[in-house]
Amino acid sequence: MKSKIMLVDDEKDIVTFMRDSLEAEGYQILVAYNSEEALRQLPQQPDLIVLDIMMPGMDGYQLCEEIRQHVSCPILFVSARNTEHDRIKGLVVGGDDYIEKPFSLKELKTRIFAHLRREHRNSHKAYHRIHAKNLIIDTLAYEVFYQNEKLAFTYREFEIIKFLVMHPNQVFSKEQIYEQVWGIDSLGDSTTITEHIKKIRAKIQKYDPLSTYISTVWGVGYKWEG
Amino acid sequence: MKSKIMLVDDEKDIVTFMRDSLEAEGYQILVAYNSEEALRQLPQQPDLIVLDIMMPGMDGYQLCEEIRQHVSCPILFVSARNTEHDRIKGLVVGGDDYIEKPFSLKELKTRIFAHLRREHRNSHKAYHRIHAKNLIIDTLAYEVFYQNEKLAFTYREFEIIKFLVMHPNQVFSKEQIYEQVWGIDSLGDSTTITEHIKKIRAKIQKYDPLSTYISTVWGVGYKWEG
DNA sequence: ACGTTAAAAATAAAGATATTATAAAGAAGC
DNA sequence: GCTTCTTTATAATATCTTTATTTTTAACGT
Repeated sequence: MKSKIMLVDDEKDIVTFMRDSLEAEGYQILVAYNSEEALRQLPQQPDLIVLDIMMPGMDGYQLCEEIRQHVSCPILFVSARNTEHDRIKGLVVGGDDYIEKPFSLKELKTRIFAHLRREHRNSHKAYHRIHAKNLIIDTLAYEVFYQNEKLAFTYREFEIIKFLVMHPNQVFSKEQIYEQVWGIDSLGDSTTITEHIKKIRAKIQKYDPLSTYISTVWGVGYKWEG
Repeated sequence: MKSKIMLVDDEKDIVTFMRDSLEAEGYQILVAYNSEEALRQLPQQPDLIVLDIMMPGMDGYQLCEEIRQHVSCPILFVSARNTEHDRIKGLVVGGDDYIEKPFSLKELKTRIFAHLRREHRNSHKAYHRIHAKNLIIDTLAYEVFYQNEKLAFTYREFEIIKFLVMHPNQVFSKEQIYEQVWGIDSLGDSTTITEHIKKIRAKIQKYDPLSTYISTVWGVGYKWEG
């Protein structure tokens, strides 16, 4: 979905300049030429706000404090005033970043992108999921799904799958797998790997009998088919 | 609760300088003098990371990319290299901010504060009341409801529920739960977690005998079913 | 090409180990 | 004195490892 960005600046040229280039990036743009307009448009719930500090009437700092009463999206200050004090004040009133004027378009875009990415990360947090053929491996929930069915793996089995899946198409010896999953200091027989691989294959095959997920490379080890 | 900040810089003087002043602010500090140390300490789940770019071995950019595989907390770059290109690269690899060296302590503190505030805003975004299957958990009022009936939980029990509920579908070891609920410095037996989990389950089961709310992942820990 | 051989891997099942659940008593806090 | 928390001991159970056996594979010589 398109992210919504609100631009607030009394200099129309600069607004136009920013809007054109951000629209070209695929963002949806809301424009306000002063603080009052900005507040009126808040209910449209922008995903990010770019704020000039020096504006007639309510200035950017005040506006920012006001906005923060209602909305928690990232706020980027843009200003020609760029002493340390200005930057700090911007952050204190609830801003998230401070870009000096004149700024390069590239830097503006990158910072906007970085902030939106962060928001996105936060909203999708805790879902570290790896897709592999018809399987989905959730490394935080310790779950593996085939379509919508949950496959039950034990701790060791899951750790082996996780390790292999994270390095697809790469062959690992039993010893390497053992070291990765059990830890360097523990010593044990490598046939236990064989056994676990067997169990894993059996469980997957029950749901997906046609594909091969873990293939054995004779004399070398095992690899995950990516 | 104290926020945990990890400082990564090969210049020990600078690290000490930052640590002292941040500890004075009440933050808990983790220190790493190179990227490898930083990665080793990642499991301690810092709330924010300050990263020098120029370090021997793996540099800050690479480290940042590596960290992003695992953790989504804010990452602040600190560097003497401060061309526009450097700043942009920092953001591209997954960073959230870029502070030029030499920096003022005040600006560092302010930026750290601003980022942590943002995280805080995100995590508490209007979710005082969390719905989970047939339960409603009010994290501010310390109350849990099933339909209209209030379930009575003790302090520790509630804190455990609250922590798990706020990270649904994510498995936590007993040690992790202990650390989150009791605090890092307190030491105790992890079997006490087992006992509390049992009590919690029993109380919930009394009202809702069919659903499973807390499931155990053998050899790993417990998780809240979301 | 074919069969032989030795090494490697797959299988099956029993034994050993480790983790979690339970119950109850003791300690700590209010 | 009552509730809550922690510890201890025990029971139940899931998982892991080992062993023995069979099957597969690649290499070799004929």
